[in-house]
Amino acid sequence: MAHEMPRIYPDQINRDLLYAWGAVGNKYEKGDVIFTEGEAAKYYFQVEKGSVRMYNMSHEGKEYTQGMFYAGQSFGEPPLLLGETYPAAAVACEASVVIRLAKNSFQNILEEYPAVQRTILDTMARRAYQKAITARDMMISNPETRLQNFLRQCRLQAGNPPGLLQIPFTRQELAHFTGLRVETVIRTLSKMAEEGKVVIRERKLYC
Amino acid sequence: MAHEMPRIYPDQINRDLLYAWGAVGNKYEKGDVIFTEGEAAKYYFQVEKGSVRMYNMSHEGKEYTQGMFYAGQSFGEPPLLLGETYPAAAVACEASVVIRLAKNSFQNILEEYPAVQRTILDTMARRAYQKAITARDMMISNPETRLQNFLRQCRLQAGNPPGLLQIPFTRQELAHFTGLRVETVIRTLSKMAEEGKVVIRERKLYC
DNA sequence: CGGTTCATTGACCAACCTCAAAGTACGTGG
DNA sequence: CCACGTACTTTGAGGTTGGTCAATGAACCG
Repeated sequence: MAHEMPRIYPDQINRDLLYAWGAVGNKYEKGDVIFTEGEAAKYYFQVEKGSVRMYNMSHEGKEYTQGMFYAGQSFGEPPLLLGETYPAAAVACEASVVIRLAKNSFQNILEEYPAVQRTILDTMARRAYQKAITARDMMISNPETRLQNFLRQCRLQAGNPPGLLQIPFTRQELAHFTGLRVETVIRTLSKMAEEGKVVIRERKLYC
Repeated sequence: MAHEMPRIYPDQINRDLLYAWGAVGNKYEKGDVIFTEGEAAKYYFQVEKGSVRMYNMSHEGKEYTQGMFYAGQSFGEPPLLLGETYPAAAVACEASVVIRLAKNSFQNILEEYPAVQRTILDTMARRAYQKAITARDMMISNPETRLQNFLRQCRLQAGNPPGLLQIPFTRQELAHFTGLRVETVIRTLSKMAEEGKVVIRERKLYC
């Protein structure tokens, strides 16, 4: 599925700089695996085109989406910086192009360009900040609040436009983001629609 | 309560450097508030002595501990770097001393000392990484697995010593860390003790 | 038209939470 | 040393929420 999310951020690291340091762009089809949970981190990744999903899956088949990444955004840096393994898997959500740079070159760029290091620092801070908020919502909130918070994040990601925004996710995808079941998402959204908190028209969700 | 956690990390930023840039050390008694949820971030904080807890509380009184910070560790940087408000409150867990540095000075240090910026970068990466793991555990796991994962984190924090490690938290505190209720923690730990997964002697927990 | 994916609904159930009560440890002050 | 207060732990009974399972309906697409 192609998630229509606007490209509101510039490239995390300038693509020409990446290529100059030996990065290569790889094509992925929908569903292709970029890396798996538990694998050692060896590359810096940056989405050039398309979208990427990071997620966990439990033994019993439960699934949790850690995050979505769109054109210009990088992903998987924390374990790369720390020399750890990936805490989640990454797959392409649609036909995508992802730039890949070897760990050594990435470290060299960070040393060479303090401004880039500062960009990555802010990105990591943003990542930690978002996750703290998500954790708070997940731990102390009911399904309605969890959905509402996720939808708010969606609006922010989309640049908080005036008027109704169509949410580009299926009920199942919303379930994976919020850690709920499809049926719970559906029932909660129906209730919220009745109460005017969201709008459902022809099965499409707006907020 | 004084949490006996070994000081295994050196100061995040050298304290003399902090003082040279105008930082001051503040004393807090047990329970004193350092900052509250929703407040604008204005300072860099680093624990000099004692321990600090960051946590969220819901309207219905549910509580979630985002993290504990001990001597040498900094906290609350993400919103400071991003110009956001605090996503959680911070309180002293015991009589503590916390070094405080104004935001401007902190930014100046980062620009002036790339090595310090790199340290903070690694810390932010570590923070994001830990939170990704925590989120995974919370979303897709049952109480036993959640507790087990938390206890594993405790062991890692303590330097993964050989033999049994006494866990320096009450049942209620474990509940706050894992998002469970006291009673659920107690019942789950009892079951785990029966199965030899943890040891309970005189109400104290070891693993 | 047939197949696939997504959305929806209802009945049922179990895990975890809630509430209430009581037991245990520990420190303090008389 | 004892009495008391406080904080922590434990147990049981019962309730609710959200998950599970099964079936059906709607949209989409080649």
